[in-house]
Amino acid sequence: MELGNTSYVILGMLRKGPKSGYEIKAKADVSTRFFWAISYGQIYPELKRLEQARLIAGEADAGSGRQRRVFSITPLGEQALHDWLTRPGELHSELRHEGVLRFFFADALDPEERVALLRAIRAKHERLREELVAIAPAAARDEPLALLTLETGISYQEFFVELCDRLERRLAEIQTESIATGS
Amino acid sequence: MELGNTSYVILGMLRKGPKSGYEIKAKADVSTRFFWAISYGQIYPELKRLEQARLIAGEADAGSGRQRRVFSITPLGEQALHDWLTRPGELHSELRHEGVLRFFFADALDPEERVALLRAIRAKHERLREELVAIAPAAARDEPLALLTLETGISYQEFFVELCDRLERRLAEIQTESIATGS
DNA sequence: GCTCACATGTAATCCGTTACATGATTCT
DNA sequence: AGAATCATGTAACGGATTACATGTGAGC
Repeated sequence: MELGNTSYVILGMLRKGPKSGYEIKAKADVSTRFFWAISYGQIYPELKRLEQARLIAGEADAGSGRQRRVFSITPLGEQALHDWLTRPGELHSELRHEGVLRFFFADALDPEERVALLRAIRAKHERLREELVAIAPAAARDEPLALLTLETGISYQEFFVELCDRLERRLAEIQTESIATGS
Repeated sequence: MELGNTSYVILGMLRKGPKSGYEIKAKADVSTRFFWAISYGQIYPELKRLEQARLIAGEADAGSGRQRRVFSITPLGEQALHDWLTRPGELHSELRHEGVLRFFFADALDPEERVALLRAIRAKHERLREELVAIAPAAARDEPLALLTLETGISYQEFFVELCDRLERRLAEIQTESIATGS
């Protein structure tokens, strides 16, 4: 059976302990979401597939009052996860960033509009940064790598915040130059 | 008609001068690709749609020996582009990064494997960085914003390179600590 | 009693890539 | 003559989101 990276998110989450589909989503939303988002529309069908492939095993949770299915990773699943983690070859990565895209075409804007765009991009990443900082205390109780990855996410947002500041300064420089030379 | 960000890539490219679908792809491959990739499978159908909506106008290129259609942006298209560039509200952005994802689950790896993973991520971004640096001379001849965006792309790759270096050091620290405490 | 969070699922749809098909022109 | 590049297009497929549908249990 073919597994995509999204399958490994599920497998990886279950390796940290048995969980329901709902819990997987909740955990992903405060961790992997920032570099690999997943949705219910993928999770539930994928849990079914992984169970059929014997990589995970589900059982009705009798303990809690709620009617839910809790899945655990099997030794076969652990193997599959480890194979993926050590698989050589291309590491897929892609970015889709409307802010940077707009900025690329921002010569169609006048200077004030350009600055407004940069400020909007900055605000967005500032907000995401706050979100991650708010999550940090919960992550700190978990494994050290989860915390390290979270810090990575924070640095990532800060990169964009600082980038916007830098670009705004650069734009100002370019403008004063062109006024000075009268072009 | 509904336009997606990909439509605006085409519109934005045509604003810099008339182009064929093939040329749009070529330009995008050395500029927007790093934050908004597009493929032929989108370009040609989209050119048709944009023409029907009178945002662009295509004409057979008689001048060159080749049989190709060259598209120009219309005033209506310029308007649509400007509206998009200044539209308030959420700026969509998403990252899918298999390297960081694997690292998040790397507690299933032993220390050497972890380092190998970081090195692989590092190598990838180092390579992308080189690619962008190679493009720079061509971009420098274009508009200043294109160059600024390219520099952004270079900084972005450098962020990941430095991140991997930092993470490798942090991992080493964590390990020596746990040896010292004997846990 | 009501509301919120827990919980599971599917169908429609969107967006995008990949692979394929085809052919002309330019360069060596 | 042959290879590389220019050039246009479509069909199949894959991955993911969104919206919808439905219901239960816990806490106020």
